[in-house]
Amino acid sequence: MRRTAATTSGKRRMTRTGASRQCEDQEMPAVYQEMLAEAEARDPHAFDSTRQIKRRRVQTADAPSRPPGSSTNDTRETRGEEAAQAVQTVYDSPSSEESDMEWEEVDLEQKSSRAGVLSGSSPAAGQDEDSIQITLDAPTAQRQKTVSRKPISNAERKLRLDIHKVHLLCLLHHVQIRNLWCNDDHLQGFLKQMLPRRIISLLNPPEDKPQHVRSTTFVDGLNQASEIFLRRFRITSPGIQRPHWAENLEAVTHKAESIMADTEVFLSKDDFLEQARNLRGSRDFGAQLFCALLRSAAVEARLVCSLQPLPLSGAVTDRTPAKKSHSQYITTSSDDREVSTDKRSPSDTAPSRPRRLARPQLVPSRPRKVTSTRPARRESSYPVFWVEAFNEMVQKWIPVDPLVTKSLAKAFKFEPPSSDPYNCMSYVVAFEEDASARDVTRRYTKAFNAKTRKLRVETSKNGEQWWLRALQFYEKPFLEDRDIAEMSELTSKTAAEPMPRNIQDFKDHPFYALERHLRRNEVIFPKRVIGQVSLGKSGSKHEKLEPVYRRSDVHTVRSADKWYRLGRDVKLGEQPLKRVPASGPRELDDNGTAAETAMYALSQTEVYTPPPVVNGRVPRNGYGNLDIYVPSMVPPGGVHIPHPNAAQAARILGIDYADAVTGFSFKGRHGTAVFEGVVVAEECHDAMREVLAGLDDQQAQAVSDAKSMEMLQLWKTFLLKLRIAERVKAYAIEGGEADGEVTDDEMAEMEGGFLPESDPDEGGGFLPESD
DNA sequence: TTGAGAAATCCAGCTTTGCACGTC
DNA sequence: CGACGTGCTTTGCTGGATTTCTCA
Repeated sequence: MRRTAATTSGKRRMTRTGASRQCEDQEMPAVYQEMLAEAEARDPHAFDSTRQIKRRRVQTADAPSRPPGSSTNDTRETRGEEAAQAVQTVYDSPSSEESDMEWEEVDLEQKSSRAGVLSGSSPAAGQDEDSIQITLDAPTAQRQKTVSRKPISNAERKLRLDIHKVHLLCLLHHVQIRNLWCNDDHLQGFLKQMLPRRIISLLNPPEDKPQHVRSTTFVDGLNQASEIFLRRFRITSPGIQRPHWAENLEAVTHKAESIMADTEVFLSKDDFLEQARNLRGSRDFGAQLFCALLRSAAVEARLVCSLQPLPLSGAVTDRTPAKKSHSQYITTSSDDREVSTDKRSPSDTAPSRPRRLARPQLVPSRPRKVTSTRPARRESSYPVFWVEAFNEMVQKWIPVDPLVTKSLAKAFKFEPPSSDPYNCMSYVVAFEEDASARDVTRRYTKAFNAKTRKLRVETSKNGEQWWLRALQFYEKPFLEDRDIAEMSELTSKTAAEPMPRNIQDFKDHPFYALERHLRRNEVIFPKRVIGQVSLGKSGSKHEKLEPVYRRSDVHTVRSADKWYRLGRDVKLGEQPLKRVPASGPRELDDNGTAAETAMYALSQTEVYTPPPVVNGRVPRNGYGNLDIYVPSMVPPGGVHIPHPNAAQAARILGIDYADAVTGFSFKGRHGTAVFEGVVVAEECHDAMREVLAGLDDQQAQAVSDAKSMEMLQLWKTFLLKLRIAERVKAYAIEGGEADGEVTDDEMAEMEGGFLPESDPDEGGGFLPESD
């Protein structure tokens, strides 16, 4: 049998190595033995052909399930299973050739023989199992790798963006509420007792002193107020923390539970005020009280919050492992096969899993639960809430954080490193006493353009508008000088941001661009190098310098065809800025070079002017119609009438017209032109309008006529039926008593039986006969 | 520890002026 | 026999984005 296979299915055989052909019988066992020995888990020459790859894949896929079978302690069962699997394998490969069938048989036999070898030759079944399980590691590891690499789907990405936005809005409102609570008179009155009169006077320096003296006095006052507050306020519960995406509902609930276990919740202003009297709570609460404290001393104070919304993307690291471990445990207990999966998983996935689990998602929650007795929970060493006090003397807002960083006027101390699992700075919003708010992120971030911006909605489509609109709600009715000054300060700070020193920060950077990040349809022109970025370790032999360009010199380019679709024409004599390999079937020219498409920038094009309408003659393209992709493509002296009856009207008028192609539909394999009305000479516009009105009237009339006809038909049917019924009734009376009884009873039924038949369709068939 | 680069994977965008066949 | 209507080849392919892993 095997021999036959070898000779007949020559093709298949060819692909195999000669050696493998010779020892076909022993091949499988040999391979398996090798595998068992864990020497060459995936011996390449064992299955070496393109076709075989398919088969191998099947087998490897099956493989993991097989060893578990053997681990059921029943070798006979194992064999049966293998046989079944062999058949499967067979089934898979024959798709290509019939001779494969023979092949399969070979396979089968080999496998069963191998099974025999396994059960017979291997002395200890347990050993066998072990070794088999080990061999399986390789494929499984691969499979799991692929699974874990699965990127999030587009739908989920959209969902995340939406949730991110909603979360932002909620957080904004949350801070606003707290900000307004800080204005409470009772609260301020209570807090004010904390401040000695001396400090209050420091915070409000006399106006007759020189400016710089007043300024230092004010700062001194802030300093002392912070110290006092720090001494009085006790941090007893956690504040807001950076959130992460959870994989499933279970994780969410779990997390929610653990958060709610020790989080401070103020359901109302009264709660808030009451807790304020204790002077204890979260660091966030502390910052809010400090804000109220400063306001009580007539200091203009802003409540500042680094909003912690759910991130736009990422966090897959702490999602997949959780899921995987979960599912694995389930399968483990459920089925023999998975037993091996289970045994396997500790060996190869476990090392990485705990590490991942220890990442953001679970760590904050687990310890929280466990440590409910001991408040050793971890929190970021950077605040989420702090205060900005307005130094009138220098017209500047001074950041003050009495509790966490214990800093004053040190804006650079607030940004946590991106690796901080508990705090991420992406939006910093400052709320003033008058309930207005401003985005002051730029004051606190070191690399807004290069890094922070990528965490914000600005990276999404129309994200910038969205954020501006969201903040518009909190905008002041009119801006004061100091607001303008602050805005320009923030802008200039961003503009002064140094050039990134690594490649990835250049990606999507608003000011700089690298050639390597250009899209297919982008080009840098003119090529003005404005800097260099070093690749590789500085000083190492691999170090290379890559030129940096302005983002404003990056242009979108299109092919002449594409520009034509937009109603633009490449100017005469313009040379393409770029050439890209043509899309579609990759065919080589006679020269052996792939076809290329020339690309032009917007500035190289002008609005396309079609040939004009002359003497009522409308110009046409090669297809006998006219391209009107944009309104500007209507020829001079012509007019586009996008009416479905326009062609008919033009024919009635006997004037020249051209069908207008406005686009293409791609329902079929080939795009088909979409026609929308016609183009006629301008002078015929009025006539066309009249004719079209007439046609519309006619159409309306026709519709109404059809309706009347339908009504009349219905009446006709109805009358006819009445007549039939009458006739039948007459027969019944003539026919005597018995008939009469029947008639009365069955009349209804008869009619009942008639009616469905005479319903719309069939009634039509019935009537002509009766006529 | 950080970042560059490779690999794996999915998705969006591009395609861009029919045709065969059946019925009336 | 011709006009007309309907349904299907539906394609793929590729670039870009994202994520993870490895290595320097």
